[in-house]
Amino acid sequence: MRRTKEDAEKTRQTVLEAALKLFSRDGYSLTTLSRIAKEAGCSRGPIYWHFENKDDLYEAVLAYSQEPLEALVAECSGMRETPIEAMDHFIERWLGLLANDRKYRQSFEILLNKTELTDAMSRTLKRERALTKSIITMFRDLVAQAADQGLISTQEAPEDLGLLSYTYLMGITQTWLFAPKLFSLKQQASFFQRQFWRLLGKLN
Amino acid sequence: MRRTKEDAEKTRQTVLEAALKLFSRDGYSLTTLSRIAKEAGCSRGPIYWHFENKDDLYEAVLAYSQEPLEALVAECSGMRETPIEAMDHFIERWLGLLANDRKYRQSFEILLNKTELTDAMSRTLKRERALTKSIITMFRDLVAQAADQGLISTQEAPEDLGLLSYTYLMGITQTWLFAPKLFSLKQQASFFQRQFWRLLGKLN
DNA sequence: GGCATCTTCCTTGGTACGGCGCATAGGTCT
DNA sequence: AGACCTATGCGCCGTACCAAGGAAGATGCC
Repeated sequence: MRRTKEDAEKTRQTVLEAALKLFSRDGYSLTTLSRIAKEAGCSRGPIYWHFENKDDLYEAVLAYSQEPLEALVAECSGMRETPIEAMDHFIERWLGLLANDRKYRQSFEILLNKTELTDAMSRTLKRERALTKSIITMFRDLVAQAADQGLISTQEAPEDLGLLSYTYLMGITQTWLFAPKLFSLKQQASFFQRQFWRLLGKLN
Repeated sequence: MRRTKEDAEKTRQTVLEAALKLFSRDGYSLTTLSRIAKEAGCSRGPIYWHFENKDDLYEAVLAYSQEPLEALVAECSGMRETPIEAMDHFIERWLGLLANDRKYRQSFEILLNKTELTDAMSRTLKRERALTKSIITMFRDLVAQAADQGLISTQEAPEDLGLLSYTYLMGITQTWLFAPKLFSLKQQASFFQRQFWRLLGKLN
């Protein structure tokens, strides 16, 4: 039997990973705590020790799985060379992570396809909407800078273009996760990136 | 008490409408047959008479709520004046229906935010993916025609641009339904339409 | 350092609850 | 009368959550 703090933390992580796997595959409702426990190789007890209840666990899983995305936003908000490069990096990385990073993909999978966004999910909704806003704001600022520096040609407001950038990415993400066989994300990534710049009117 | 065929059909419709309302508001799992019955002003009996089970009812609700979308696709596939006008009409109508037509909005609401797309939903998934493909195909054909007629300027393949058109619309739809207060769809509709043509490289 | 005590972490039944689906019965139109 | 539609009650099942207990690290005291 385990007792050290490290072991406890390890158990917590195991439960988190197991829950992430099952939530993203089977959805919230169908995933029972028994199944999560079984997948994690423990009983239902530890789950209730580490988390308040099923909702709390779900919230923790989502926060955990979104770490890569939050890191990406922080990275690109903290500026690189030019705003163009920052955005380019963001797009490329977003699509790359989606295709290659399991955790990143699962976080979207859960949120887009495996959750019923009811009032009971208000805590989650609030978090996700805040994240959405932060991404849009990031784009808005980068677009504004790019326009100031004469790197893009457009008459539209940076606010609108920030929103547009986000919807553009989410559309690709949503469509691909909904029907992965519809197209190869890896093959089309550069196409989507190219068209993104067409949308923003990047000058060569 | 009702007995005529019309009355029975009316009951069926009432149940369908009630289920649509509750499914789109509370999600699949939280919505019980009792609640649907209550909303429809009848008991659970009629539901089991008209539908096999809960899944069957769900499927029927989705098919029912997507009638406007399917009509739109049929309308625009059957051509209008020019391919540009056809696509323009499609975009405008998609965004317009989303903002103004309750049934149309609810169908997306259910599918995007209120359903856990698990293996159990395979029937629904199949239907929706077929619908997705039909829309992409429609766009592909219209884009190809427009390119042939020299109405748009692009080096990209019609297949890719068809897919892109779809992801573009879905991104807006998904983002708005996820956070309706993020932006006003009615106000931004013309902006999104304008940018769509920028994406496809429409010539003036 | 060694012992007693506390705290942490986990296991295992048990319970209460609520949903689906069906069976049965009863009404009303043709 | 018979087909069609609707109401109601019950059985079965699965799930979240809780309670009591136990085992071993952590901690305080001498």
